[in-house]
Amino acid sequence: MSGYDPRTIEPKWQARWAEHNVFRVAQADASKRRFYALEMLPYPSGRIHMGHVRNYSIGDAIARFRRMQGDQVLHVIGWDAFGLPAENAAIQNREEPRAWTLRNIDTMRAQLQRLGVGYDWDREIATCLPEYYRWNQWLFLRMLERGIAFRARRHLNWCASCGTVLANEQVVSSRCWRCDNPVVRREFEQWFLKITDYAQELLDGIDGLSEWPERVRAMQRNWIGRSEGAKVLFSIEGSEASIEVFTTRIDTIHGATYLALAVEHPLLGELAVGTPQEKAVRDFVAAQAGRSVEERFADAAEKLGVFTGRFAINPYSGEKLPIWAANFVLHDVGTGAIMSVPAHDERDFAFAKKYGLLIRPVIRETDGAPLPAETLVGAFTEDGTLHASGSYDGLDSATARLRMSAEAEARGFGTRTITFRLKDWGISRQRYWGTPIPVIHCGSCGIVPVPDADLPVLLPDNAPLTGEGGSPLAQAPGFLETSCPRCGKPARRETDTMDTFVDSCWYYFRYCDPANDQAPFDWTKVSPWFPVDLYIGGIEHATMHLIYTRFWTKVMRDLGLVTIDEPVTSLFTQGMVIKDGAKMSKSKGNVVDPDHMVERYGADTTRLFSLFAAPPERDLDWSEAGVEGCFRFLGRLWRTFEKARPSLPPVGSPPPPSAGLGDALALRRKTHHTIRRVTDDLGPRMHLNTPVAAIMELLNLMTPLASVEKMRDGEAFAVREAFETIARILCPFAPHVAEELWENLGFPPFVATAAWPSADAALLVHDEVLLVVQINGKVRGKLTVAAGMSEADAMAAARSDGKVAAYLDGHKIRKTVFVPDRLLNVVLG
RNA sequence: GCCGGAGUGGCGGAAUGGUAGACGCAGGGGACUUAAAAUCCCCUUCCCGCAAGGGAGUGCUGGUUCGAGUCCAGCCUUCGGCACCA
Repeated sequence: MSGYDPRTIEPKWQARWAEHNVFRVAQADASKRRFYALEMLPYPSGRIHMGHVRNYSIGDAIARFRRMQGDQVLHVIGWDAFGLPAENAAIQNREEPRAWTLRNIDTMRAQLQRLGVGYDWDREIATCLPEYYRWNQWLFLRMLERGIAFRARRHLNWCASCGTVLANEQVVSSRCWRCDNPVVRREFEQWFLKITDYAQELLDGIDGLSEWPERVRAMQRNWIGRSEGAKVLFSIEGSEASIEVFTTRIDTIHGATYLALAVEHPLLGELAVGTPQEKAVRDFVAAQAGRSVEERFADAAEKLGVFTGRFAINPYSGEKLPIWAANFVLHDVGTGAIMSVPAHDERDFAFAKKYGLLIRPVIRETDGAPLPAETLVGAFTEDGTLHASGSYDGLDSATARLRMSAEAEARGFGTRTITFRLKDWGISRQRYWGTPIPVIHCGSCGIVPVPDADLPVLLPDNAPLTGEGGSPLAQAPGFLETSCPRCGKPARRETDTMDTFVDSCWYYFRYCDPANDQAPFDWTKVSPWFPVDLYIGGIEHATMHLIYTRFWTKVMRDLGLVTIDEPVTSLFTQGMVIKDGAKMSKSKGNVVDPDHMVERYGADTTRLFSLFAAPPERDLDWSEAGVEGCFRFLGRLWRTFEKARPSLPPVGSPPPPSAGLGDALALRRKTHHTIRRVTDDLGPRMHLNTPVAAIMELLNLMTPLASVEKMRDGEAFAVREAFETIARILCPFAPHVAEELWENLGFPPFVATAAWPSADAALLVHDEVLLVVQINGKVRGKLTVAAGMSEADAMAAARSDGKVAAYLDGHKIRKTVFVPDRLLNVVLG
């Protein structure tokens, strides 16, 4: 053949890899080091995009590298196949979600195969198939038995456009993560998973995730949002009820001048009854309720409130405090009620000023004097020293917090408490295309779990999908009505389905035992692969999937299904693919279709560019000119090989003596240095752009030698060695051309399973080195000297260099610093 | 406001305390060609200089060091997360 022709090469090797099951892993091999390379599984939306190409190119490069290093590598893909787009497409096109999804999977699988990603296709899974989702149901039932799954009435986020509730993690800036429409808060009875039971462990575990990016760790810490403080009960004058507040600043409690309740606070309705304020309170609550979260956030710039007509008693001082309802108090933060200390909290201060409420300072700067309230222009929010606080006067804030919460506990009106921003995970979705929640509602028995033997609860295929009228499963003939497994009376099935983030919580455990029909997986088969060595995906999952899956792992541990605490050792978050200054997206019209790139330049070029153009963690600017550059490189490689080929010695020829001389030796050294660089970069450094540059350098150096008509035998040997090396070290980046080169060099297939080369230490040392001579830290000379030269000889060499000598002339040498084979720094007095 | 990341040529980026700008793109020049494409070779941080050479230079200001893009302190800009969080 002649000329670089990816259209011929690529399908040929893809077929051979498949035919010989090159990437199949039958079972874990205890004699080998194992490596689990995992990429976040894609949603089968229709076609793959450049973000996928980048994700899988990174993963495949590392997987191929580790495989060639002799590791047993597990590299698998599957499909996150449940979700709303399938249902919406069905409503629009009258095509069943299942058919739509499976068709998309077929399309995208073929696209991945055209990219030559080395997956074990025998382990592929799709989460929408009953053989997978039945285990979602089984796991849910185990959680139900343990109280981790529970049903409760709570305020939740409702997306009217998607027609379903959303978990907190799925609300981004008060909008739906999927459709970007504003969400509203509404009360629902729903299924939850008790992720808050694991809040502290999830937080503590972050410290151990040393191979996760700092920003992901920071995002998870923020998300979990631990805050330490106390709950304090305030009794209500003339009532048996009391109001519980949460505060991190119990040291300021003598400065509390009113209480404020969220408009959703359950006591609010009854408090005002019979007072002159009753109507005002009712109007205020009505005006605030039912607004979108975004609107409430916007209005809250202006603080609004209304007095309830009732008073609470400060348990420390016995003081009467007016109880208000206020828009800035959030129902789902703390207890939904606060003690307001205007002198020491900016929000309380603003509210007090607006409504003429009392402001009483009780903390002063430790070195300062108490300030009169009238002179304050804002709150003093730092810690300090207490005054006007009865027996606590003179204590510093931190000590006061300890002693005052001890008093609260002793007297029974408060407890030290830790609260978390993290809320329980609401998993009910009022949609069709998800896992049916396996419970039955019985008029006599209440909530009854579906017996394991009856799993899976199959998703009916005849549900009417109109996007209207609530849960489609309630309208599916034959689904809703059933009988109670406990008492046998007529009963109704749960019609909500599970959040699709449930599916992705444990799919990568299933990859290790994909056909198991007795259990989600058998840990004895799975454990050799865990924890996952390297998990690659986008940053957008930092506080969604990556928190959920950590939680799920801990739950499975507590269920006795696994013996690990954390599922992923090393996390890698790739950057976005950018075009013309914006993330590629259909709506912006700046999408580059991977298939077009593969048709035009080939999979190798497309992959090579996506790795070469930017470090993998940074955003990548897609540039057609840059793609051309990578294509030219592969073309140049092939042309150079074709030209050199007739002169190359056969496979396995020993180096002739002349291979140790002149250009041949120089090329051999470059080859071995390149091996070392590429090996280091693909290792823990995870630098994927620089090894490509190193291979380009090697080719650039060898091109003139390889282009000589009649090569001498030493050079021919060195050139052959360079090509053999390139075939191997290029394999992680451009696997098809690497295979073709390998075969044409006379080796049996496959370079994909060939051994990674090792650098010959003897060829990493030079007999001449470039010694940089500095005067006072500035470079003044560059001398080529014999390797291993002593400091004295180096100094002599430097003196005999005319330029350096001129700088030294007439100056006293105060000091010299010598780094052998690198640098001589002469410090003048 | 709190937490975290990032600032290097015209551009993407390289440099694991020791020659700043590897590699690629873009640009300029040349070879080959009747011509073009493709390919190959050379130049390409900025300023002064015909050149030899010199000076400046990695967001800013300091510090540590013989030596700092790299380490430390304080800022600035920018991106991301959290946020009336009690």
